[in-house]
Amino acid sequence: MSAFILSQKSALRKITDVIFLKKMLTFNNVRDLDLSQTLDCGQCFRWTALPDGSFSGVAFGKSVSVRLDGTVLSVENAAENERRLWRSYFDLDLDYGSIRAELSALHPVLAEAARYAAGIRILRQDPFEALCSFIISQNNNIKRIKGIVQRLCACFGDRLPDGAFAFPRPETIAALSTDDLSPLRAGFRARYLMDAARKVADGTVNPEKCRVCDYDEARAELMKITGVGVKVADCTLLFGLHRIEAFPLDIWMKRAMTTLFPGMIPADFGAYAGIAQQYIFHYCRMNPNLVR
DNA sequence: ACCCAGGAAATTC
DNA sequence: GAATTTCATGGG
Repeated sequence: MSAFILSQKSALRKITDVIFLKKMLTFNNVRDLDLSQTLDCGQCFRWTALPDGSFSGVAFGKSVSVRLDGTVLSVENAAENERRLWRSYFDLDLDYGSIRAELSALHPVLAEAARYAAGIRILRQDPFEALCSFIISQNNNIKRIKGIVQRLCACFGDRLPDGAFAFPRPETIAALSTDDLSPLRAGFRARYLMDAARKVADGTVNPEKCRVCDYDEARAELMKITGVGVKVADCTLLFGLHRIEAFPLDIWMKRAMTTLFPGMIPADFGAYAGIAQQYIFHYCRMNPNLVR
């Protein structure tokens, strides 16, 4: 019954979109995607759910809203020349269905987590945004991380035509003083953010290099930054540089490893360990009784 | 008042 | 070198 109402609303929206010539990109035959799971699973911090099930947010300086009707993904307010960008952002060229099957064969609990979190995809975010987001994440909770990131963008990001804000460029932050960051209420992380911005801006740290070099080398590159340890480096590599072999071990994952996967190590999860990690992380966070 | 949050640096032993 | 403490801030 609700399927009928949904299709009515969807049809009406298409008509109004045409009448008002709304800029919109659509991607057909999109599988293995759940926007809520993907955009609200703690890998990104700039999307907000709207009452109609769509999400609005900013990525790479583009403010859009996205919705999924069946297997049709729409990106509203996106121009045709952004097709490659959004296809890449949502990682639409990777076959998550077969990866999920492959991972599920490794361990029965992983199979259960993968089934539960089947709509998660690893986004290809901007590396500097991912770096800053996960610096902010340390000893912090997801709700407050979002608040600090939001204030960071509102204070120092470029204003976009619709009033939203881009994520600040490293040069912009690097030109400030640490005291200028006090409105963020980021606490001890402010000087870490400053060090990251300065080292990226002046080339001391080159995130792009981390796309191709050996994993340990990529980690070491990011860990030149004060406030970036193994875990923040792993998250930056996974969510900002799409190194999907990364397996970040935060407090949740450490508990999950001891209680659900005793005797296993990150390397046991193979080339797609990062995807397994997100399945497990989301599964545990939604079912905290499993690891406590 | 106390504890915890997608940790890492600083200090101590 | 390994274990413990400290670092801001906000919510439960």
